This record gives sequence, structure tokens and C-alpha cells, in this order.
Amino acid sequence: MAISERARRAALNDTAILAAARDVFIADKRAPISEVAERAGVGISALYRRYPSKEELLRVLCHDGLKTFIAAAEDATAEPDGWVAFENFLRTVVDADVHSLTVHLAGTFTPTAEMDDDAARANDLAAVLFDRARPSLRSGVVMADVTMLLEMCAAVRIPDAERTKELRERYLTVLLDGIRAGTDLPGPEPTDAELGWRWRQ
Amino acid sequence: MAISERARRAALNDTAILAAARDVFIADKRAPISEVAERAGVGISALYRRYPSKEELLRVLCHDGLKTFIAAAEDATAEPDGWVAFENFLRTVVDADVHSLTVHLAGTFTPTAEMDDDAARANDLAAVLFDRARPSLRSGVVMADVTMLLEMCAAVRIPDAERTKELRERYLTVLLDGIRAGTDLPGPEPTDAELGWRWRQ
DNA sequence: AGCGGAGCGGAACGTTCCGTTCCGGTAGGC
DNA sequence: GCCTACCGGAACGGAACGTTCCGCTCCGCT
Repeated sequence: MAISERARRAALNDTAILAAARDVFIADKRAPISEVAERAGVGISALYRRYPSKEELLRVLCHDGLKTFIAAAEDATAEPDGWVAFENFLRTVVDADVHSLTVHLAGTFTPTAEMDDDAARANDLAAVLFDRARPSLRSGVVMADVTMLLEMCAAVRIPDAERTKELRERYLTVLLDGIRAGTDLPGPEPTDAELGWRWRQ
Repeated sequence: MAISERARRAALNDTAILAAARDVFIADKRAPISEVAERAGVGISALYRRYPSKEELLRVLCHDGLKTFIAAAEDATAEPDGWVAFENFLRTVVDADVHSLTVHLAGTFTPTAEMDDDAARANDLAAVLFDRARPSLRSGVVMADVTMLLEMCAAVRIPDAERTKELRERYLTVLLDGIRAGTDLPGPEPTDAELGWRWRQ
């Protein structure tokens, strides 16, 4: 049967709400739900018809970010050159602002088992890409460092979203050059335990 | 005359309150004032006896950070080597977490004229240090980039304060190597106007 | 034409949170 | 022994926010 006019409008709202939620919660993870509704141009009911609670919406958003991360890693794997694959991967992830949807939203909800699985898979894929790029990096750099570099890129943020992307490219370039040039890095490297505190409430 | 017992205790509370406020608001700029009192081990009255409002406390805190920044810049100026002076300056600023007290607190209060003056002076001093280090930097890097690098360092944060300092040193090293190695950076450089939005409400 | 209900807007509700005020107590100073 | 600077923390008033719910609209079917 053909898609009814009603269903078509509802589907439009689906995407509008998700896009609005992404924008709003990226800008401020503590933003009220009413702001999402306003940004989407809908009422609050339209939100609660789709998601039983704010927490569930945040969960979906974070999970989407995780999937984007995984997709970027899988795409980058095809590239034969280890360093190029790694760089492409990071540039895609930074450009999509995946970090703001995953790590920054951690703690605003309790993760599902499926999310834990996806997170593990994301780590595995990233670890493979990292290992392939390892020969191009300065000694002492570990995968956990890359996590922090992504966090640092996500900290670059100005009101203009497009300029923010440009600036992040600029500073990702600085970081990538920085983890190739030079000698050993100072201090003990970060451990996964040190970086995982956000997920543990 | 000798300092009375009463005055001595009050002076102790002065510093305890400021230290607590710094810790609390660095960790979360939206933290409630009661958290500051609790951390300082005093009642709320002790706070309001000293600062007429939360905004005033935040103003003082931010101003202190600004002064620390200026002092660090003045100290670094003595070093004859331009690059060393610049690096020392940045390491001091990052180590003191000045950024979390200044830029991150922007918008939580309306600045005084005196703060504007100090901010201008801070910029001037930093600009001089930057110009002296300029020959060591890759082409295209501007002073506004340094502001962003500091912001990126401030984004490195884990619950353990001491480890946070170590990690920031580590990534400041990456950044400093990154702005010396390589060719031109991609994208138009940031302008002061783009970076000053926090201060304009 | 008439109707049932999906979809929705936004007011209302109950709760939590927070800045600020204020009252009562304590213990130095004289 | 009184005074009062200093302070603890309960109380207050109001703002913010997640969630619910009432009532309206209008599509799609009969």
C-alpha cells in the first residue's frame, strides 16, 4: 500500500527530531528536552510519542554515534596503506563529531548490553587500524592516546558549525604531525581504565 | 597589633573557600554554591559573608586566573631564547589549569572594566611571546591558534587531578611538536572574533 | 457526510534544585 | 559576664525540567 500522507509527515518528524536532538545535545548535553522539541519545530508530545523518556533518546543518539564510528572504521580498513587508513578514519570521525555523541553523552544514561558489544567492536576495529599505523608513529604512543586526541579535537567548538569543522581539521593536522614527529612522549601513557570512567557513571 | 585568634581562623576560611571554589568550579562550572561550602568545610554563611553573590565569586575566580596568566607571561619573558620562553609559558599555564578558570568560566558573569583591561594586557604579553617564538613555528600558525591549543589541553581531564596534569604535559608535547613540524596548516586560521564569543554572553 | 483515531501542541503538574536569607548558637575579645 | 563577629544550616521562594494529559486537527475509511 502507498505511504499515507499522515505517515509521511510522521516520518519527516522522525528525522527532524533526531537531527534536532543531535544538534542540541552536542551543543549541551544537559539541555532540556523542550529545547529539542523547539529546535525540531514540533511539540513535546511528538517526542514522547517516539521515545519513552529523555534517557532513551540519549541512548539512541549515543548508539547512532557508535555505529557511525564503526562504519568509519570499516570503511577505512579497505585502504592498503596503514597510515593513510588511520588518518582517513580519524578525519571522518572528527568531521562527524562522533565524539560528542558518544563519550560526551556517557553518564547521561545506562548503556544496554548491545551498546557494550558495539563499543567493544569499535575498540577492536580501531585497535587494528592503530596497529597498522603504528610504524609511522613516534615511540611510546598507544591507542589510548588516540582516544584523548579525539577528545581534544571535540573540544574545539565555536558557534558556527561549519567553521568548527574547518578548525578541527586544522588542529587534527597539528596533532597527527605531533604524534609522528619527535622522540618519546613524557609521562606514563594513559590506561584504558583511566579513560573509561565516563562510562562507569 | 597581634592577629587575633578570630581573625586567623577567618583568614584560614578565606583561603579554604577560594581553593574549594577553584576545585569545584574547575570540575563543573555550573556546580551549586553549596558544593563549594561543603568542599571548604564551612557553612553557606561563611561564603556569603565574603561574596555578595555567586556571580561575584566566579568573577574573582576568573580574575585570579587572569592574573596567573599574566604572571606566567611576565616570568617567561626573562628567558632569552624565544622558543624556550614560549614553551615554558605554555607549560606553566597548562599546569595551573588557568584556562578552566578564565575561558571556561566566561559567560557565568559579566566582566568588570578592570578585567577587560587585564585581559587586554594578557593578550599583549602573550602576543609578544608568540612573536618571539614565531621563527620556530611552521608557516600559517597564528596567535589565535595557540588559544585553541590551550583549550584543547584543558579538555584533557580525568578524575585524578595529578594524572590529569601528567597527561596534559604529554599532549602539550604532541601539540608543540605539531606546530613546529610540517608544512602549511589547512583551512583559514581562526580570528579573534571567532574565539571571543564566550565573553560576549 | 460522518466518524474513529493517529498524531500532535502545549498547558499543567509534581518534583528537584539552587541562590539567597535569616535565625539561633558559639566562643573570642574586653 | 556581656558583647558581637562569625558561622552553621534550616527555611524560603522561585526557576527549571521531565513527564503527563487534555483537547484539537485532519487523514483515511466507510
